[in-house]
Amino acid sequence: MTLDSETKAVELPEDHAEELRLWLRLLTCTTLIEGEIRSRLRERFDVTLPRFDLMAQLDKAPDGMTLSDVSKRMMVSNGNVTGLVERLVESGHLDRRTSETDRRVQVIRLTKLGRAEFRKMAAEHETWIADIFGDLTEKDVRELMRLLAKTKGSAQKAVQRRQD
Amino acid sequence: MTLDSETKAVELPEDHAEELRLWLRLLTCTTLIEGEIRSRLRERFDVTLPRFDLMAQLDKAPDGMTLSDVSKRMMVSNGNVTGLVERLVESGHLDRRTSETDRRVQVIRLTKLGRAEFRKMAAEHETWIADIFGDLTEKDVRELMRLLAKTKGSAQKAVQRRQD
DNA sequence: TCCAGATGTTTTAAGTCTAAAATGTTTAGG
DNA sequence: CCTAAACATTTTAGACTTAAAACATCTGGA
Repeated sequence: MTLDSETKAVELPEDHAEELRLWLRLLTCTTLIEGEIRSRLRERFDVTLPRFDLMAQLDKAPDGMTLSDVSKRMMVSNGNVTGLVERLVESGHLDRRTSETDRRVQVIRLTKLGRAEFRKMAAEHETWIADIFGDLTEKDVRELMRLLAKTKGSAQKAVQRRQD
Repeated sequence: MTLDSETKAVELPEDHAEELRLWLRLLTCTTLIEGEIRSRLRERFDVTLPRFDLMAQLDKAPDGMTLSDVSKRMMVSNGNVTGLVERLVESGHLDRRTSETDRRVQVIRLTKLGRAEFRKMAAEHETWIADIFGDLTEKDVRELMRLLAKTKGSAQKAVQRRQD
């Protein structure tokens, strides 16, 4: 028996259990790894994950970034960045100054201390990641990269659709 | 030129850039999707993601769960669960009682109201997930499930190794 | 029986996070 | 030039989160 077009048009209670399971597994993986990285950063360097992430963004931008840039890159709210930056300026890891061409804009960058400390943490961090993903073959990694790229694209389109 | 065993024993600065990129992509995907779900839950049902997640755990356990169980399943700290449960009991979605056989233990379960509201949210939630993962073929989903299972196993072993 | 350790939960202190409102600054159109 | 809209950031209020300490209860030997 086949479905005619009218039947198709009705919103059938389709089964999306597989996608749901996929989402839960994706979330579990990320939570597990994120927790492990968080633990190791705390244990080894007494630093929090958000601070490490912020410093990682700045390490890639020698000329500094605006708070908005950081906010977009890290996918967190503006207000969140304000507080995070404040604490890292306080501890001497970041330098913050008002842009000379636009007084609304704050430009932040790593201080010498901040960069030195980040580089040390980043080197070790990379070995942790290698350890955590150690069972995956090169092919697994390539395949995951491809499928996650596709997932990201699909999710971005869904976000876009909702915002219209 | 080949490396002799002594050279191999030294910790060569191996390149794990691919694994690092994989981790960042995994994190981006999860953050993106999590943010979208969070937005929709707030917009549509005025509920937070942690509350929804907690209710999802309880929906699967008609006889209730202990706080420890919930904490392990959700992979969050004990103290976190205490506060989350408190607010959901307050709003009438959860029922909390001390175990009759072990007075240390708190057993929580969904109230009638909690279950009804959760079921409504869950039905819609499933369609959001289907939308978000909409570009993936059945094969993509299967393949991602397989690779993420492998990733989870690899990460769990790394966690285990560190805790020894 | 007693009590030392194990287990389950709560509390505490500090940090992270969001959405929304408020503040300050720039830009473009009239 | 003026001013409304756009933009960048900060502030606010409340929720979530963790690690560690404190508290309560249970359990298994001596």
